[in-house]
Amino acid sequence: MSQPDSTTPSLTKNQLLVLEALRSAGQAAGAYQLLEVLRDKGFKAPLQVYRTLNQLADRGLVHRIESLNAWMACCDDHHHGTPIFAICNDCGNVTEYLDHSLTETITALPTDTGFQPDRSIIEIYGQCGACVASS
Amino acid sequence: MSQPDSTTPSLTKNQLLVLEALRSAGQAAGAYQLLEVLRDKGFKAPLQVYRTLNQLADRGLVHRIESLNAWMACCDDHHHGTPIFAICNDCGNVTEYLDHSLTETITALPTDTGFQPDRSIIEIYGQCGACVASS
DNA sequence: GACTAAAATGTTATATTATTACATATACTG
DNA sequence: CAGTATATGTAATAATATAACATTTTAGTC
Repeated sequence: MSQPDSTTPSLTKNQLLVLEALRSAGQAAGAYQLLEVLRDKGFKAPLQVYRTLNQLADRGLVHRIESLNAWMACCDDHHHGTPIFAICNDCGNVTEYLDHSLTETITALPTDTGFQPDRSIIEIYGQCGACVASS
Repeated sequence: MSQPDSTTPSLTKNQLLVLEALRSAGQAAGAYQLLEVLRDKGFKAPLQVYRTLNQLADRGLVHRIESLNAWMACCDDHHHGTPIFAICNDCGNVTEYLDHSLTETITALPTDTGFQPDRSIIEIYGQCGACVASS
């Protein structure tokens, strides 16, 4: 079995299953929610899901939404920079954005105190376009 | 018992106890951690802590750090705008910042899609000044 | 192919965080 | 003081996440 390219080894069976399940969900999903879906595929314990999600997150293929305790498939493979999530108060829909300049602004923020930023979490709550329109 | 002023009714007994415990901690603290401290004061169940923390958060006197499942006393009473937290990877220290222009930038971000932002969560991980100096 | 090391996986138990449901008490308003 | 809203107490349980340990698979090397 060959690999896509020299820098990205192919995904393992579980990684493919979890990624596929998350993409099928089309939205942010919780670990136990994914576990239910994946029982058909032989998954039996939460740890199988958590482990795999963390592996995928390390590769940047999924993101964790901290304020929702949920996970979401990345909008494009292998991007860099901080993802920004817009979360609708009404329908719960989550949309991922990438804004390089904002990422830089935030990263530069606390440096006057000697703080060396590394990664950041940005989650914006509000009303999504569709819900604004229908209210 | 009188009130501080017409817009801010005085805090209840539990609210004072939890706020004091959190301020004494001097850092972000978990709900169960606060419960242990507050057992001396008659607290017996997690819900007493969670309820009170949520009341205090509604008043803006404490903030929840989503990525830590922890709570922190607000750096000043009654400010407005989005708090930004800088969290040290090494020592775990959390510092609250307020940056009005950044708050505006973020709030303005996803508007091209019709998204109407409301509140946002910004948590920056990195190495704090003290830990940079000693490493 | 056989050997090895590293990574991934399976499984059980348990830890940690948070809420539901319902009873009681206290404080505010007319 | 009666009525209402808010705060509180308490028990049970739900939801989220990890520790510990055994086993299997994979990838690389001889």
